[in-house]
Amino acid sequence: MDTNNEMSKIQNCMHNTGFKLTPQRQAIVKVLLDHHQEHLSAEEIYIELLRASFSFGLATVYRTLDILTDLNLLTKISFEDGVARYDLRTEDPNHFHHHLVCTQCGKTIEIHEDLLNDVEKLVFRKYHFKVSDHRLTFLGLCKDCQNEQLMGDEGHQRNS
Amino acid sequence: MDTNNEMSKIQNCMHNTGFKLTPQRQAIVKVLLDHHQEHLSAEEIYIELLRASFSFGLATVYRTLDILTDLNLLTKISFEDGVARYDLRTEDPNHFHHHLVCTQCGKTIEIHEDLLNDVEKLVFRKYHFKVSDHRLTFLGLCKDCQNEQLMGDEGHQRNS
DNA sequence: CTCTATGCAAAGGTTTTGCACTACC
DNA sequence: GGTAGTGCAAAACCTTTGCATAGAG
Repeated sequence: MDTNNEMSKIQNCMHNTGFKLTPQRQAIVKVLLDHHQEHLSAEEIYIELLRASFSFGLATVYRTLDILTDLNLLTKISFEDGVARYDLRTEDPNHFHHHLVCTQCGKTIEIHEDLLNDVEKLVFRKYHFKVSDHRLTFLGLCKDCQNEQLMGDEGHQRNS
Repeated sequence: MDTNNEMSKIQNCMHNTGFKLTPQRQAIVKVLLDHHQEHLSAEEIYIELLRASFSFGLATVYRTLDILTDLNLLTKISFEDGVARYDLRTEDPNHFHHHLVCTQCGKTIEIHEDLLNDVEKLVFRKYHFKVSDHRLTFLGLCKDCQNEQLMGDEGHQRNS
């Protein structure tokens, strides 16, 4: 991914909509870009910022994330653990991705292909609902945990 | 849906696993059954209970919901509004359902067919991830809001 | 009768808000 | 320089927990 390009795209978007480009906001966007594969929570972003030796308020992080979400540059997603996580909406808007969450070890795998084109067509035909975005999460067992389960059930699980 | 049958199924399951069948728990299960199409939050369940003139603690509601979730009788789902919602897992375990959330009027439509059988097979073949459950939410425009948008953009939206 | 479940209130964790201060444009 | 943005701390949420009491089995 072209980080610089994405960066200016986001900055332009903020600028055009009348938001100021403060160092804090730039730093937050940078963290989001640097970790665009993970799904950081506000707290995790905040910690990254402190590590990069910025002096920050957590409130600023939340406020900036809200702005980016309003501008449709960011997507707020919730798994079932009670913390909101955030995903940059870079690249083309059709490049969706989905999550595989392992119920054993808690690992989240992200898959980068759109599995739902056909399903969305069906939803439109059948329910006349015009899909603009989706959230798809599979829960189950990842490869490693399946292997561990096969190799012997007596003890050595890497579970939480 | 056969409410009485589901009720005894759930009660049996709780009983068999050593949980006591208190009036509170029965009342909570009843509310879940009566509203099995909606996705009530703990607070909403609590309000229903008060309305039915029970005197309750909210903590009991949370505790019971946790138990039912642990017993796999209930599924905890999170949309993006920061409250956990709950869905009874009645019927056969293959009978999944998905949500269509309208971004205009906020309405949630539930569709009761499994659209993902093929997708899950693919996920297993390609990622060796063994799916046991999924969460699928489509965001977009519902039929009504599409019509309103067509009929004229100057004003009369039923938006929130 | 015992041991689990309840209700209350207090604590915990995440997110939002009020307000004085700062700094971008 | 004026206005929007920041940081801090307090408040507002949702959820969990501790503890004394009540009640199911």
